[in-house]
Amino acid sequence: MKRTGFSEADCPVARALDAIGDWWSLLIVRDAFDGLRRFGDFQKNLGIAKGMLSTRLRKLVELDVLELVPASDGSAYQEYALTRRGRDLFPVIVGLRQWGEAHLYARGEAHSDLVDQTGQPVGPLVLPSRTGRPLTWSDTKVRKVGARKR
Amino acid sequence: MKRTGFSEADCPVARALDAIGDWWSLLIVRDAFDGLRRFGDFQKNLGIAKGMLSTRLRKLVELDVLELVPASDGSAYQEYALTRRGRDLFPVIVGLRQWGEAHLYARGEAHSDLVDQTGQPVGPLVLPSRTGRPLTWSDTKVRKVGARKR
DNA sequence: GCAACTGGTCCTATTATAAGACCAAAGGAA
DNA sequence: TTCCTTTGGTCTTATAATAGGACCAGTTGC
Repeated sequence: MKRTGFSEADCPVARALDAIGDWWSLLIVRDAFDGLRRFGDFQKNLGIAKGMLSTRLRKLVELDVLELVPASDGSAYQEYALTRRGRDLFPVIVGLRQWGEAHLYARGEAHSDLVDQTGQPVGPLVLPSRTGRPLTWSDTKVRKVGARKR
Repeated sequence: MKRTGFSEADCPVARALDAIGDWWSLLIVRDAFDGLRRFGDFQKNLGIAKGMLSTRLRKLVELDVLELVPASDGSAYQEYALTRRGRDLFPVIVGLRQWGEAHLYARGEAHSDLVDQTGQPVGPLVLPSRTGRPLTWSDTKVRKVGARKR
């Protein structure tokens, strides 16, 4: 009765969710994008139990989403920094953010906002075709691969 | 000791994950994008326990991500169809897919693939500024909102 | 030198998930 | 019409994950 796993799935969505689709990992990554780097900072900001955080951080380091680096303030402590693989999660976080903004807030309700360096709100994510034309859901399909299911 | 909730969060990422960030919801939505609509189809394709699926589908309908519609084959059964809100999750699914493809498969390992109607693979998601310039993580920041935390 | 801070580990109570038995309504074949 | 199968669930039970907090060693600040 182990929790169902998808680390062997043919579908990259399933494999991605298997890796980072738990209750905390993406929130930790979001905080990392916001500049948080220390164990205590994540713990305070998320209100997560320390044991949980410890487990999650260890897994994220294992996955090479975060890495341990010497603390930037010169102390003997270490910090958790986003790797290339972690930074590549940016579109996922932005996608969740934009969906949440659009559908989960009452009109006028306050929420944090993603802006560029001039302070302008960013536009919606775009999925381009090879030729640069923007695609929506109905313009695409999944090309199945042979062999085993799930 | 209830599972921590974020339905009141100021951060849209947290609120989105609170709604659909569990182990199954996004996989169900992915299957819905792939054309699955019936209880039994989801159950067979995901290998999920029926009780779990029942709970998840009920929640997704409550959230207005899916809706119950009369079966398209004219039978007395019902089907689960994506709503507008559900279709708006497309970029999130694509983001997960592209991250998974890029980082979770060995070179040459088989995986399913997202293509446009001509069969061409799609390009990577792009986050444009208001003026259309593509933005990366380091070009953006989160504008915090006042008041309460989490 | 000592108190407080940091970054954990470990234990316990509670909640969620997995697996499958069970069931009622609908559909299909004879 | 009758009986069997399919569909779409519910319910129960065992196991796994999470929340909360006690505890602890090494580091830092005073």
